Amino acid sequence: MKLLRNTLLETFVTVAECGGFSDAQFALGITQSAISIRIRDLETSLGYRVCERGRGGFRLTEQGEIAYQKARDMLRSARDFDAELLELRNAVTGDLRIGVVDAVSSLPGLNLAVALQRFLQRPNEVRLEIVVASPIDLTQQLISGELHVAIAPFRSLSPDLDYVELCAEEHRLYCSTSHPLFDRPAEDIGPQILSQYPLCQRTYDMLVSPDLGLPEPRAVVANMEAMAMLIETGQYIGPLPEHFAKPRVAQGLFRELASPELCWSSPFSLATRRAQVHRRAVELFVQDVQAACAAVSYD
Amino acid sequence: MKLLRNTLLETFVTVAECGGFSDAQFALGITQSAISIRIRDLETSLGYRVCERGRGGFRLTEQGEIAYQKARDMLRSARDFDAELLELRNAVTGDLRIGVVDAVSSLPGLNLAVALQRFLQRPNEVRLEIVVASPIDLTQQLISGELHVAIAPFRSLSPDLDYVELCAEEHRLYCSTSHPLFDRPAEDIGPQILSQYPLCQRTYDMLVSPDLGLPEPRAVVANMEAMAMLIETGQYIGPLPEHFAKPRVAQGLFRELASPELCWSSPFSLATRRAQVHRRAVELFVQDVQAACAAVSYD
DNA sequence: CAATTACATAAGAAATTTTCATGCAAATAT
DNA sequence: ATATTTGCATGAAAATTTCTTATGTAATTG
Repeated sequence: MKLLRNTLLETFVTVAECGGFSDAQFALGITQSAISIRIRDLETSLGYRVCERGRGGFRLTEQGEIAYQKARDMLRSARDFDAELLELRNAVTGDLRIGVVDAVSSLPGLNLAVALQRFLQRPNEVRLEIVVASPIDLTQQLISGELHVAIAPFRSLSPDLDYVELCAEEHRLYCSTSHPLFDRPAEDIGPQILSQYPLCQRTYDMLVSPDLGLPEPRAVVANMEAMAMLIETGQYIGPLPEHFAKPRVAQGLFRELASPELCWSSPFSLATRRAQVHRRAVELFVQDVQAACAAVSYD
Repeated sequence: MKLLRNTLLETFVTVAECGGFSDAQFALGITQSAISIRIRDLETSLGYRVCERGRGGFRLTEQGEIAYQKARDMLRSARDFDAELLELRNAVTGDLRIGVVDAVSSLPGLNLAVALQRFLQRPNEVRLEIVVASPIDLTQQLISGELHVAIAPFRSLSPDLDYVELCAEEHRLYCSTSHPLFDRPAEDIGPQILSQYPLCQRTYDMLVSPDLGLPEPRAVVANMEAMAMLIETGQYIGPLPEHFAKPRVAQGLFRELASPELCWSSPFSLATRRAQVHRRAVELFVQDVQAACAAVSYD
């Protein structure tokens, strides 16, 4: 159940994350004195102090900070290594670290909940981990091995990754009730009018529709909720996925500023690190996501 | 002194390499029965048998074969990881795995012996490992982490590697005493004449001078000694580094078929995996190689 | 200034790992 | 065919390692 891995390093990482020995007791399931000894042994073999501790407070030393990051990364790949060996007995096990962009849960065409359900119904011993981040961060984390799969509208494709297109996400521009444009008749709405109002944009990939000559964005966000909040202020117009804005539109809070030039969609893909074979868990999850997408498109 | 690493895996790898438990006793420094227990424990936690053994002979199982390769790779990176943490205390330690092409020892302009001497004179606890392979293999091994640095005439550059040019290697075409061309006057030698004789070429990068319209090579080799042997038969003409052929020319065994079109040189570079920072040992060795090259060029 | 918190340390207890002795089965020698 | 040797497995005792308990110390807090 744990082939690679090393108690000293695991202790160190846990201690660093707990911010001290006493909290780490519970995380590690051993006594404080055992932790004290382990850290002492680690420091002895490393030849330097990894953390300052005591009643005065806890903090990693300069070297400890670097060691911590390296150790954390190494333990992660050690776990993946374990899983690789264990999966040779045809088990499905190990970590499955999934990354997605935010506001993905309501995206029609990608039923992630169903995909997860399918996956979890298989016999497996997998430990799931789901993180939310921007496409750019997700790409980085895939390459570094922090993630196994990621689902996002990837704008720039990395040569180190493999992509499978899943579905498309429809985008529109929106404003809120308190915005001057809210009550303007639909025929008035066009690029020229829009360009006179402050625009809120996404940081990560400038997902607004192909060059509308819209003004420099006055605000940028990395999250759909945050985008919605800024639009809600009435100070900004901003792009949102249609599925995400829908409830607010239905409530009469938002208005879609839809002229033909302001409708666009971005393709959602699933990305994995380029490799001959993936871990069984990864392989199966990818299948399940694709199956879930296919099921949706038949509806 | 060993942070990551795991006794079970190390035992397994050593046993696999020794081809049995009894030989591995000496390699591991423990008794045969301890090995037996360790392998049993490993198999218990993996859930499958890694090797068939007994008086009937030793061999890895199908799963064991895969596990062995993964484990070997993993232990290698575990050692590198150890070295990274240890080098935070300003030590120079760990493995330094160097790859070169063959016949590099006599290359003027690259005094590898001096570079190694410089490196070894520094205070360090490094374990050296030097392998000889073709530029293509070296590139692969750098990318996979099997090697830390490689020195070779790299023809195609990988985006995953960093290159530093060191010096150039002069090449000429040669034939031996028993070859029909050996006694032809120098003014007869030209591409037209040469193209009538079988040519021996290198497998790895077709290092012969830029397109001479020479005939399809009749023999290929991946090693300078082998090239020299084939030329020595008198059946082939073939390219060799000038410095390598020199002793044989001096002995009157080879003749240089040197017309202006048949002189060319290939740049020798040092390659490392692209990374922000390298291990201290790697960094220092690269410096030493460059210093050794610079020293030569002042002579 | 007492109480508390966070860690260090010593000694014994517990758990793990190794060795030693021996057993067994297959291959080889007689 | 039988004996011997080789390669590994196993049980029990020994050795080593690791943990817990109990206690100590220093810095902070009330």
